[in-house]
Amino acid sequence: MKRTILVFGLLISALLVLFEISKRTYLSGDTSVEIIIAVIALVFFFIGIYINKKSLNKNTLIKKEVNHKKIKELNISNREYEVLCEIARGLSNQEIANKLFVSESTIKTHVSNILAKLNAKRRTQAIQISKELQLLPF
Amino acid sequence: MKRTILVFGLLISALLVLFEISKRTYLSGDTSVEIIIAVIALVFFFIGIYINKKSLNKNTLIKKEVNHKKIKELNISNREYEVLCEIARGLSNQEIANKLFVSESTIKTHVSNILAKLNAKRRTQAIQISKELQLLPF
DNA sequence: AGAATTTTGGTACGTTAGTATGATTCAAAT
DNA sequence: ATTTGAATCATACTAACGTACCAAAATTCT
Repeated sequence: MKRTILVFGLLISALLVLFEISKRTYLSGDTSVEIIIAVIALVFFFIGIYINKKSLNKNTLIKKEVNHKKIKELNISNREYEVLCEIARGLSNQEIANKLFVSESTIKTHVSNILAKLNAKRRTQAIQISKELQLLPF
Repeated sequence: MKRTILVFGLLISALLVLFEISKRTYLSGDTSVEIIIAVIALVFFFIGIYINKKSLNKNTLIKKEVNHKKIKELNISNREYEVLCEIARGLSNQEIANKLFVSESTIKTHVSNILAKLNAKRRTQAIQISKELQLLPF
């Protein structure tokens, strides 16, 4: 937090200095307006990129978009998708069964089908694959 | 792709127009340099944010920053961290063992330690937890 | 050099995950 | 009405995972 304030302070100071320099340079007639404007534009362009990156890094609460087309393409049913999400949340088959009010056998069947459809050998691989295909909302 | 080109074309045209306007406005003496520069700066600032957002959305190959402090806090050793990454990539213990040229027993020991340190009951839960704590570079 | 830590590996045991197969129910489509 | 697909559940078996406990090298720190 304190570092953030420091960085912003330095940034603003640097910009003010830059403004002053550009104004004087312009008044002395050495450079054209275009170049000054270009410099300003570039600087702010990168500031925009930087700030955006920082804010995106910190807010991990970005709801990622789910690739519904892919889910249908892979013939993953509604129930199977629910189970897939719980797998990705790190639950065991028994825990998923409790959460969805069905037996563990049912979950096992679903898991088997999911693995086959995702072409995965393990549930951890299924997680990795479904993240890659953006099947999960997190 | 085509849309990208179109958007960029329009953007550049708009900017050129903006430059012209600002130059004429300045020459006519109505506004001060400061205001023009401020407008330019703001515009490019938001362009930076926009472009960055777009590129981040499409390129899922964003290298996320790893929370090294947390890793040390949890007393996770170098080797354990390597194993953790492979777990998150969906590999089995045997596959990790092959990849790191050690026996499966060794990997099992590492995995057990990792689970204890992350306070996880399963490897899938370990994946979820380490993503939450931003321990992984992906 | 000596101590502490990491990395490595093993055995033995228990738990969880995954496969194969078959069967029932139910709703929606033909 | 019959077929189709999804969801449910069971049994039996195999494979993978995880724990506990121990111990020897290899590294790093002091």
